[in-house]
Amino acid sequence: MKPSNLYKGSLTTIILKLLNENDKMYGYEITQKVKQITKNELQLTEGALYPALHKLEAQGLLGVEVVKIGNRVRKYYRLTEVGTKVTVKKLAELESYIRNMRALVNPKFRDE
Amino acid sequence: MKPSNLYKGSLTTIILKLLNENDKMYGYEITQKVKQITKNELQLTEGALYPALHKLEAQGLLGVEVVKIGNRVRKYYRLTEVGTKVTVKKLAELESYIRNMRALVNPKFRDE
DNA sequence: ATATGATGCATAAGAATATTATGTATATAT
DNA sequence: ATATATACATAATATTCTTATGCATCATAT
Repeated sequence: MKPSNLYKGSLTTIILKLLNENDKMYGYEITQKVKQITKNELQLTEGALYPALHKLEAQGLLGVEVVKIGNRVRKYYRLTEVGTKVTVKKLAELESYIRNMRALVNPKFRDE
Repeated sequence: MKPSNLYKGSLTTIILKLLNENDKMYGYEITQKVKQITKNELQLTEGALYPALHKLEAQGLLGVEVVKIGNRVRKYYRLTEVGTKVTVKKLAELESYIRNMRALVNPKFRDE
């Protein structure tokens, strides 16, 4: 089964939620975590991930900390206070979206 | 509550599913159906809907039938055979996507 | 020793898909 | 008369993703 594409807007929510759960993470770690959790069904491409991280940082939702591991560089990201608030909002929006999509594609989830 | 934005890729699935369920529908009808089912939480903009319908038609997934209602024109769309097959595939993809998103944002939906 | 794959970052070109704004026109209710 | 609902459409713009590419380190198998 080939990895399915992301739906627009969901990447930000994924990043925020994983950081909310794990305190701090670096980019590559996030890609691996997503692979693991979704059993390779959903794959984050680096071309999407890194620009997204940079944007969240520019928006003040993430803070960054550069760490040298041997001769290699890792950039750890963590939620700021604002980032934590936005995360809560984004998660609620996702829940709402999923609920609506369920209702649309499955009549038995429609009420009245 | 302001209507939330669509996630990229979901519009096509919504259109296909509603047509699968309703035999034939016209554009405006689809916008109203979505409003009703999602209680205004999700709103299809015409700028997204009409190009999407045209594209699905060009791809051979929808057939179109122009009907005059008084002096007004309606364009009824219905699934072709190919469209029906693609609908099944798209619905499965959406289910998979929702499952993955649930696992990502809610640890209790992760197995092992 | 060296090739391969995994780790780790990044950006650019292009595609896809949505938002917003605008336009046209008819019908209906106040 | 005027506003709202019905019904189509497209253009400009924004956003976000895919794909391709690039650089560099480290571990491991040949």
